Amino acid sequence: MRLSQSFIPTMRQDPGEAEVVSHRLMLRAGMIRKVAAGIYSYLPLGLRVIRKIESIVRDEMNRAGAQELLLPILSPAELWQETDRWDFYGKELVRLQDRHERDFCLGPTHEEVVTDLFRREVQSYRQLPLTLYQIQTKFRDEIRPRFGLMRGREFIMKDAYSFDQNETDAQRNYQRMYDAYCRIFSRTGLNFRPVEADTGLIGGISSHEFMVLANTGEELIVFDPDSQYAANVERAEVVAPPVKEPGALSPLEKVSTPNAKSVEDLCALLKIEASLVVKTLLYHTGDNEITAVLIRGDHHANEIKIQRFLGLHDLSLASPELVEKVTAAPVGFVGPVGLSNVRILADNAVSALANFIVGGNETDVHLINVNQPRDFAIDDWGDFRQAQAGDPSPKSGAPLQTARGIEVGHVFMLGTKYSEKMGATYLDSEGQKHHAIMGCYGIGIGRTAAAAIEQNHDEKGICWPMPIAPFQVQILPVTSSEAVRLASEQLYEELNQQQIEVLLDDRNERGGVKFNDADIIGTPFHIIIGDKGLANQALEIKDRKTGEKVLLPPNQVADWIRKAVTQQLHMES
RNA sequence: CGGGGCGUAGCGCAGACCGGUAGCGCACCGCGUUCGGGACGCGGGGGUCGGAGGUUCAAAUCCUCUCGCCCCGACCA
Repeated sequence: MRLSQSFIPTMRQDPGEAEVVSHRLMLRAGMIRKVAAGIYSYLPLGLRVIRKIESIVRDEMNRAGAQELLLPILSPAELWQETDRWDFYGKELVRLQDRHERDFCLGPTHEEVVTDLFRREVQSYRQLPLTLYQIQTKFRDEIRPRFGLMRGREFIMKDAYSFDQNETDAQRNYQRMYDAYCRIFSRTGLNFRPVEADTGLIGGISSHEFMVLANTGEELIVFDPDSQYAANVERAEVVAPPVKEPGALSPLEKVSTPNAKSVEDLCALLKIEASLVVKTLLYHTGDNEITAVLIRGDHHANEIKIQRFLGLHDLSLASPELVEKVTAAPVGFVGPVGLSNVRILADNAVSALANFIVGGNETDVHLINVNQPRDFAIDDWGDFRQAQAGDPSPKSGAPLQTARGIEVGHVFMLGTKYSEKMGATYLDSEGQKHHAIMGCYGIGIGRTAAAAIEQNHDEKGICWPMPIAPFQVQILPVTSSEAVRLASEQLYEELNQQQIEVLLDDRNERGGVKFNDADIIGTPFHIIIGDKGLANQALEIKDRKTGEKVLLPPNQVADWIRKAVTQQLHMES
């Protein structure tokens, strides 16, 4: 492709609208342009990257035995009402009506639509297992779209759905997809990690997320370097501490703590460690009903775990008004002692504490030397906090480490959640009816591109891994002589003939402009052609990522490039 | 939705407090000189100042209301 004839509008300056690296570089490299918040046009360069990722995904899906199809983006409300997700999905579902005022939505995911297809077309165990996938634009009216393609309201996703006869087959299918995902992200050249995850709105039994490791990632994961264990902090199990021998219990005391509304304030005031404090979080769990959750002061509550324990799918902290109404104490001074008519849950870590500190249920008062069950009773114990660095690994006991990641893929074992609600059944060899066991598997295509940039860039621009680079080589004629032009054209021809994806910067620009644009775009190899090099019979090949330079006679360049490109294409796979 | 910020030429910004009819850099068009890391000279084009209403002789500037966008928190590929 010739740059002079390409629509690759690079930007000299950083756009004001983008702060995150991948977003900024995608705009600057002329890959994408914004149409509205969270909605982007893919320009030719961006689309080339998207297509490359898609083709790796397609290849591995096919290899894993999945079949590609294409479901509609628009789907009728009735299907969503069958599974209750019409209501459950809430505002994130983009809804619209047709001219007859019938309700529709733009698909945010397609469990309902495939399950409907399945129940109409599949009757026999002989038709199983079945795995279907598609690569399609999805719509989710995100609360806050951000970071360019990282979290859009409209985005391209690969979604796959598996149907099996029994747990064993389903588990095997799940594993096949898991393995395919590992190959996909290895092949794209990304540094990633599969982690145990929460199932969220999709629901189901078990799930793993595929995280691209990057400091800018929105997700926090914990992992154990000694075993394979890794999990999203939302999900990570915290092992209960060993039971502690009760030591000498000091008598309960009231202390004055003016304005100490937070654990921090309190620790500063009393000159104590946060691990000696127990905070009492009050959650709104019903009409005028609150549930107290006790968490050690230096720990973070994990609302997903609490939610799951309580069997709720929505959880929020009680409003200050409700807190005062129920406990008679203002927010900041709530404690479990004397708290009546409130269910009290406590995180396991609290069981190892003695003589701790809690709110006094009175303005500017805390209680010290508190002990349970002496001073108050706990209704239920459980794992209610977020795992953090240093916690023992549930697998090996070794201290966990934390890392940030970008979630690019997610696999779920759904079980019969959808097949039961929608009546997706098959007959076994005995003529017995069973619900199909399902799995679903997503990959954010645009997000993978963004994650690749987060992981592969420097101060000058993108450094694409070869398998997903929009072009493999860029030719930069840096002086304007006829000899340079001819040599560039000749090499361009030669590389094209060898099926190398080459971008020729034949614009009438000075060398500096071309160098900078090539660096932003991030083509893995740059071939620099100038009068000086021609005179010495030595063209310069620069590796974008390492900056290493190779000097070669013009007639050896094409061959060298072909070998280098081939090698980098296969290195990761 | 809560908190913070921003809408002025294609992009990045100034002008606003203190009303007087819009400016800078880059980009763009023409000619010439240049040409290995974002050249230079001369000439040129381009803006209902996000929108609506109000105050005023006069509004980018003051007031009210709106719309859009970005960043921080609760959702997710």
